[in-house]
Amino acid sequence: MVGMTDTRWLDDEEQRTWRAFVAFSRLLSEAMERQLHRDEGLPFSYYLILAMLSEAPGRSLTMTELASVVRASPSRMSHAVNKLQANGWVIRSRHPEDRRAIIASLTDEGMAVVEKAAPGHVGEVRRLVFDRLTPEQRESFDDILSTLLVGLDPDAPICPDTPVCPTDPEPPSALCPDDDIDECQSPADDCQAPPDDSDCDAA
Amino acid sequence: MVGMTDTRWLDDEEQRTWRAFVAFSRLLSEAMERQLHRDEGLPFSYYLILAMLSEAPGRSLTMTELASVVRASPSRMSHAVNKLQANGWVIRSRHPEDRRAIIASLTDEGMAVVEKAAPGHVGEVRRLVFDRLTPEQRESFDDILSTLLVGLDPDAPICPDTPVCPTDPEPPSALCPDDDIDECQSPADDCQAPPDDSDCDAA
DNA sequence: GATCAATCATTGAAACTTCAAGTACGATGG
DNA sequence: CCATCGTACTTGAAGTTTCAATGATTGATC
Repeated sequence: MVGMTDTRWLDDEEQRTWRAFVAFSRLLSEAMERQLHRDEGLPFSYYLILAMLSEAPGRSLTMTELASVVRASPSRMSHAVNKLQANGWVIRSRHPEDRRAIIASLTDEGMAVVEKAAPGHVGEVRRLVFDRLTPEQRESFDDILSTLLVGLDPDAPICPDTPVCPTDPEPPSALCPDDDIDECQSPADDCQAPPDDSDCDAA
Repeated sequence: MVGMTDTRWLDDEEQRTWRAFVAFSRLLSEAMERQLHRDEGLPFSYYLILAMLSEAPGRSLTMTELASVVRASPSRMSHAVNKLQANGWVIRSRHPEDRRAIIASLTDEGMAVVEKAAPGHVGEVRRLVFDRLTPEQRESFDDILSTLLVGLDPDAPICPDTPVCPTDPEPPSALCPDDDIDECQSPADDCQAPPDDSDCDAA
């Protein structure tokens, strides 16, 4: 049997939902891109990289870690970091213990870019999404997304309610820039005793 | 005022939801792209164009209509149709009544491509999305998406069932010709009721 | 210790999208 | 009539992402 002729097509409701999602997804990401590009001349993907770096311990992550956190391919990450480095927002250095690895670190200039861009970005997210949802809807949304993510990202920590770091006094967020992060420009960083990874950013 | 210092940051729950959405959105669209590219060598955007055309009356839409339906920029549509036309899946002809407009029509070859690609695509959507949601979740999802779409797409019919041309006020009787630079193969399928358009190009 | 597979990362070409003009046609108003 | 503006569409260049190929290092095996 070469062809499966018994495709289970979407019923009307499913089709309606699917099309709404496709439309929503495109429109929202375009809105985000537009806002960031207009205000900061930055694509969303690049903002995301800077934001994730800004939250990382020592503002540094391995290229692979970075790719995993923003869910990009290694190639894409490499091209992107080339660009960000050319802008002076990120620097590369070699990992002291694994010489295959490269550590990308956010520079002060890069941090400044994130801090400048964050309010506008968050404002847009709030305006287009959270200001329009009731608390119940938000909760449902989260529930649905968690459910679906499991199927898409086998090895992704949804980190349900597990604190990211056992001793994390304040909500660390790229979206909420914090200025008392210790300046750890040296890529040779501490905190690598345990084999477990230190962060579980779900985005 | 130069700086808004009163940004309303996202709380933990909102941030969690937002990151889950970003992750989900990227992973799902990548999965779709991958499946279509692997099986049909077709980007999702291009599949979407073909699918929308296949449903349109006379398998034809104006470039502007097409752009509106798939929510793409005119430029993008133009480039995309160039490519699709080069593949022989779409042809352009001049609009008989508004000579600014160009009508894009799906060829038989293009229709074949859609019909071949649809089952795999729908299968993926079902596998990654609908098979994982309870009916209640699906309904909530739809509700949330509808809510959010309103804010994103003011002039967009959520189009539950709203065809672009409900009763086709003016059947393009003579799509053809303009002798200029146009070749008018034969998009002149008047066709009001294709055999059975019931196939769902879920997208 | 040499080998082989797997991991980490980069590169260039090709593909797709966006941006900034630019052309052509239609509608409006003097 | 014709000047002007708005709409419909296209194009080329620049930017981003993907794909395929490659180099370098580590870890496991014999």
